[in-house]
This record gives sequence, structure tokens and C-alpha cells, in this order.
Amino acid sequence: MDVELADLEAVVALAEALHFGRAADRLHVSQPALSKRIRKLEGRIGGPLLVRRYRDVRLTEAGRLLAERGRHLLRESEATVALSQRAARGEAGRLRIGFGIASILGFLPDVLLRFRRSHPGVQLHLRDMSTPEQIEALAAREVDIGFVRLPVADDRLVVRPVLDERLVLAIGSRSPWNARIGLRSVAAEPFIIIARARSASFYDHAISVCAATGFAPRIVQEANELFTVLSLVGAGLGVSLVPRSAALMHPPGVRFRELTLPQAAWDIAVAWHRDASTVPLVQRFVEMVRAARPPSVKRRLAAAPRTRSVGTR
Amino acid sequence: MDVELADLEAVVALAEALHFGRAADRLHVSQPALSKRIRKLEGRIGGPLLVRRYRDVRLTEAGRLLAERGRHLLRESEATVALSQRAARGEAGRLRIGFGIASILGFLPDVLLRFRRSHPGVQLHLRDMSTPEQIEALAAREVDIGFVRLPVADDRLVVRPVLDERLVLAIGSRSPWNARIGLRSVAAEPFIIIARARSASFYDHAISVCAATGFAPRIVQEANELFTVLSLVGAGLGVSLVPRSAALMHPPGVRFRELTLPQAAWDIAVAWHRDASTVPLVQRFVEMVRAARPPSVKRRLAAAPRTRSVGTR
DNA sequence: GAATCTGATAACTTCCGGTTATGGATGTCG
DNA sequence: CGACATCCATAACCGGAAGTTATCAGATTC
Repeated sequence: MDVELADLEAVVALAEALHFGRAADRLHVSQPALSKRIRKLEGRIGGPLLVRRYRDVRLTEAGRLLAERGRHLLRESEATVALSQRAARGEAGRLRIGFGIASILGFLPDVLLRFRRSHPGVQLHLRDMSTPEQIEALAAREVDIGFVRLPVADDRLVVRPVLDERLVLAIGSRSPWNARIGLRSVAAEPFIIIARARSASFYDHAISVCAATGFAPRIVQEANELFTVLSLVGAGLGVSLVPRSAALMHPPGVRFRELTLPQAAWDIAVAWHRDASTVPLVQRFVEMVRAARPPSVKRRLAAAPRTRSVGTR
Repeated sequence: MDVELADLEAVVALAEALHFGRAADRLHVSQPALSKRIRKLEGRIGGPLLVRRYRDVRLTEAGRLLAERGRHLLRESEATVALSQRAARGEAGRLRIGFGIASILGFLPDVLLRFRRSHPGVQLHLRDMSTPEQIEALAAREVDIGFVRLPVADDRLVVRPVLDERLVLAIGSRSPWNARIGLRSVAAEPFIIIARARSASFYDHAISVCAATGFAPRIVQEANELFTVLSLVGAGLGVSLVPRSAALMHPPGVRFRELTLPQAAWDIAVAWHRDASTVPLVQRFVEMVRAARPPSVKRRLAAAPRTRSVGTR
């Protein structure tokens, strides 16, 4: 039907001026140009948009409706273009972020908060996914950024380590405690663990760390949230293996103990699609993640109040 | 900024095909034309809308947003044009109708119902106004159609009589009743009347009819609705003067009596602005009013069940 | 390296939408 | 009542935006 925004602008200007000469001025065209445009538009609409009489131009119903809704359409289209322009500058748009159980506890919330502040026009979509799921989703461009567990070998992706996460032992503070206590010494204790359905890779990793130490844990309880696991440990129901940054939650009645075992490593990296390296939003987000890379978690733990003294009783 | 609907169409087509050649086909233009259009548009947006690689065209965030909201805008604009076209054919739009207390009772509801059925796209705006208010509003084009009391002398308007309404006497059925009873014989009765605030012209008219008969009514009660007036009459609280078509409501316990007095006339006409004679909606509505002009109210009353026998006790 | 796919570029053309000049209908005013 | 003013329509003309066809160039496949 070939009605263009310029036509709507013409009708709107005319609806406001009700005068071809003045409306034409406002549109920065000559009066005959406006007349011709309107006449052509009237042909497409199939009837007059205005009745012209000497010193008395007024809208018909067709013209009134076109002007009324045209005004709205013009505003909308202008806003759309502006939005697209902001997106081109990396100030608007959508950023889909995958993350796993370990990254959520650490610095991610902080980074998200700061990114949202500095990019208020950007929608952040967060999806809780395992590392293999993230790799697939990144490759398929279903997410833009991932927080994956190393090692990752996929040459479609760019991967940059950001956090030296590890598994640590969590023990209730009523348990016997001394500097020498290790994973082997709690082999016989009841074991609490995150549910496998919640994070298969974490679950399997914890089991394999036990296996490397030479025992199979006696699992008495699974929980869907890390916070629940820690509460159960704090209540003295058993021991657990958790990501080191869980200590940042300062769960009452829980002590943490580093594992020397190399298998306890759980290094986190930020990853994105190779082709997305020039996408402004991805660049900006990754910059922010790497700039915000926290001081080593070990140091942060040392600076935190000692959890040991915060018993439940 | 000069982004046109054709540009949005191009982006939308490209977003769906993700292939310049096929998208160009869909738009019925050659591939270079589409490429040029997009390149130009990218200049206005200030960044790429698509990344082109061999056999792999995909949208950027700017492009995705433009296509997504563009789709919506295109639908809207198409609907707007369609609406305007229907308005040009008299199938859509707005019709503002003024009416007074007398016309609302008669055939107006019926006409409105039928008009709404035959013109489902037309919004009817009804405004309750006195005849002088209607004349002003019609002249100022604040309403499109009026139902006014004759005579009207205003050469800006076209006026066509549609209804020979009159005032009739309403008496409670318990009152003494015989064929000879007239307005003069109830001069001493308590008088109920529509509130002057509700319809000054009707009130004044009723008073002047009494004056012409040679008495001033002893008003004991005013009411804002005709229905209330009739209920009070039916309950035996007094007599009243009402428009003849009020009898069509068949209020219980009320009898009606024609007045021979010429001053009791209250002729209703449909009126519109002289310049609006060619407006499709006005034409159609007036046609329908005049075609639907009811058989004389007198005859309709005769056909109705006798109200006399429907007493309250 | 030949063939194919696909978007970009170049050269040319068409015609839409602009311009200026003027006409003609309808008021106003001396 | 005739001269003048207002204001939209029409006519004639013009330039450039956007289309066309032909061709190029990079990527990939075999």
C-alpha cells in the first residue's frame, strides 16, 4: 500500500496547523509539495483526508484517525531508531549470561550489579547451566557470555580464567578440630552434598575428590541449595565439600578447611563465542569481569571475620 | 533522522531470511538494491545491523531490536491505514450525538442499536444536552448530530423533523377519571415535575403550558429522572406533564391524557452542520433515523396494552 | 585450482518528490 | 463594485534517491 512515515508526518503537521502553507513550512518543504503528497495519499486511502475551503481546512474522519494514530507511530518509530542507535553504541540490548553453581557465589552478583548500573539500558538474562550446556549454548549463540569450569577445549570459544575456585571441606564447629584435620580424617563422617540434579558436575567432582582421597562418602543427605547444605553442616548433621567462595556467606557453625589435593581445583573462566569478540556488550562485560577479578579468595577469607567463633550454641 | 518504513521492511525481511538474495526476492527488489538500502540505514543508525560472513548473515543487537520493533511498527501502520480507509468509506470513525430528554425515550435507543449493528466499527459518543447547547455544539462541530426541539432558526444547520412529540398529562390511576378530564381540572392537584437542573427547557415548557391553561402548578416534588416522576405519579403523589413517548415505558398505576392545547407541542428534529451533509457517517445516520421514523406515537400508544388496567394495588 | 555461493561495487537509468511560477476560487475593503 | 489578499491547486521543470544489470571479490567445496 506504500504509505510512508513522511506521509504520516505530513498529515500530522497538517492536522496541527490546519493550513497547507504553514504546515509545509513546518515540514521544510514548499506548499505545492505538501499538497501533492496529500493528494497522492488521499488516492491511496480512497477518500479525502481534509476538506479544503477558503480559510477553513479541516480533517475528515479518515484524516483525523490517520493523524491521531500517525502521531503515535512517529513517536514509536523515532524511539525504535534511537534504541537501535544506542544498541549500536553498546548502551542497549540484551546480554544472555550462563553461569554454574560455583560462579554464582563469588564475584558474579557484584559484577552484575555494577554492569547494570553502568549500562542501565541493557537487559541481563541469566541462565543457570552446567559447563557443557554453556559450551553448547555459547557455540549455538543462545547465550552471549558463559562462566565455565576449566578446562575447556572448544576452538569456537574464547576462554579467559577469572577465578581460582577450589573445593574446601566444611565441618560443623562442634566437631573435633585441629590444624591437621583433612578430608581423609572425616571419611567416616556422614556426608551432606548438593543434589546431583542441581549440579551433576559439582556432585561428580566432589565424589571424585573423595575417591582420590581413598574413600566413598557415606551420603546421608542431599540438598538443592548450597545454603541448605551449609545449614545442615552447621547443625552438626555431617560434613560436606563446597566451593571455597561459599565461605563468603559466613554460615553459622561452619568451619572450612583447604584441601591440598590437586584434584580439588575448580577454576572458573569467562567464555564467549569467538565471533562475538567485537560485540560491544560482550567486550564491555568481559572487561568489567576481568577488571573486577577479585583478590584471591584465600585473601578474602583471611580478611573476613573468623567463622570458627560463630557457633550455633 | 529519515528512517522510513521501507527500511524497516528491509530489516525485517533480512532478519527472517538471513540471506540478502532471498530477502531481496521477498521484497521484490534486486539484491544490490537491498544491500545499498541496508548500508545506508547502517550509516544512519551508526553501526552495523548485520554481520556478513560467507554463508552466515546474522543480526547484531542493533539489527535485532530494529527488526523486532520494526515488525510491530509495520503491523501498526498497516492497521492504521486500513482503519483510515474504512473511515473514508464510512465504516469506521466516531459519531458524536447530542440528545435531549424527550428524544432519549422515543426511537433513539432503537436507532442507535441498529446503527451500531450495521456500523460495528463506528464509535458512538452520546451527550445529553439541551437544544440551545446542541445548536452551539453543532455549529462548533463539537457534535455531529443533534436531536433538537423545534423550532430551530440557525442557517449553519440542516434540520429535519422526525417526531411529533407532545406533552401529555400523567395521572395516577386511583384518581377520579373520565373522558372529559383535562389539564384545567387537575390545576389544584399536587404537581410533580422533572427537576429544572435536569432539563430547564422541558421544565419551563411544562410551566408555560400550565400558564397557558390559566394556573400555576403547585409543585410538591422534583425528580431527576422521568422514570422517578412516573413512579411518584403512579404511587398517587400527584400529577405531572411528561413527553408523550414516556407512555411507552408503561409505568404501573399511571394513565395518560392528551392535551389539545397547541402549546403542548414538542416537535423533535434531527440536525447537523450544513457542511457535514456529505460526511458519510452523518448521511448514513440521518438516513437511518428518517427511515426508522416510527409510526405516529399516537398509534403506537393505541397498539400498546392499556396502562389503565395495570394499577399498583 | 575450478566451480559455486554470496554480498559488494560500479555504471547507468528511471521516476518520485521536490522546486518555482502561476492559476483560480473566495473572501475583504476602500 | 472593483482592486486586493488569501490560499490551495496545477503546470512545467529538475535533481537525486533508489532501482536496474553486469561484474567483482572473498570464502568454501571438491
